[in-house]
Amino acid sequence: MEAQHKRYAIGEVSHITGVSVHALRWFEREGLIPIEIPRTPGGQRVFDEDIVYWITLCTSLRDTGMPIVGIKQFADLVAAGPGNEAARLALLEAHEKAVREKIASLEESLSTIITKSATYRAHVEEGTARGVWDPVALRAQG
Amino acid sequence: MEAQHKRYAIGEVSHITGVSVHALRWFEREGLIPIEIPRTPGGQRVFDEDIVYWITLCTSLRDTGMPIVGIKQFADLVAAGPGNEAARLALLEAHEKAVREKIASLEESLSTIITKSATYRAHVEEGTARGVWDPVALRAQG
DNA sequence: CTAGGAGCTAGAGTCAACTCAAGGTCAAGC
DNA sequence: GCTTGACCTTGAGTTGACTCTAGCTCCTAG
Repeated sequence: MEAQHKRYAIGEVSHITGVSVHALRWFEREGLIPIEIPRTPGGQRVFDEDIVYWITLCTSLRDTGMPIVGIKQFADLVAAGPGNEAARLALLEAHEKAVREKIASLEESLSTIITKSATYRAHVEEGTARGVWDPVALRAQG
Repeated sequence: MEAQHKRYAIGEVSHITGVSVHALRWFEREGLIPIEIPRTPGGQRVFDEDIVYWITLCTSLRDTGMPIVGIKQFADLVAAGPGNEAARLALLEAHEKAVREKIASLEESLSTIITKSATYRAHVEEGTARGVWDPVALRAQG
């Protein structure tokens, strides 16, 4: 009893991963997929679960702000075969750090925005105008 | 005793806000600044603390992913003068929600990445290979 | 066996958000 | 009053990441 590996056409993979068909082909052209995607005799791509998982991982990297060249570096390490796992780990850990920093920075920017909207909320709910930006007043100052 | 308002040249504003001089001029051209920036008789821009604060707020919005057109909408409301504070508040609150969702989504993607790097860490530290991607094995499957 | 939706390639086009270039002008210190 | 670094405008160029086009071929359901 051999393990059956499910195969997917590009449209299915697009549906599963949320990556457009065009983008999937472009990912391959750019070297983001560490193996050559197998083809049918007619030339159509055949994806398996491992490639789909890889693409999912790529989208996590991409969605967290890793540039395509960064993903390509990772793909190149994987394509080079076993032996460089420490380098792959270093790359992922560096990115993890970058993502945590990005989240922290988003939270900081968010608090600036919250401060401002609190001012507006006070104005709208209570009718006060303190701290609310008024371009006319500003022009008068200038 | 009148309040003194500090004035800044564009280079200082760039230094304070981290926005390049080119970008500051471009912000103005795109209508992101709700007032006309005052000029010296010679035509050079003179920024005051309110404009600097506005630019800071803009960068918080931009850094949290608000597109320039969104910031322009906000600037247009402010430029229209008092009376539309509820609309400004709605815009900010919608963006706050979007940022919180973005943070949540980043955290989800981060956990996918952490799962993968944990696999590599186990491999690197313990010498196991379970779950580690190997393009040769994949090719053999194909 | 055929219709038509899904796939194929190579290369051009798009979009946001700057960034730079050319060819000047302004202003603060010596 | 001159030098020099900062500033000015308009418009073109860049970058990253797709997205679309043209003109095909494939393949599966009826």
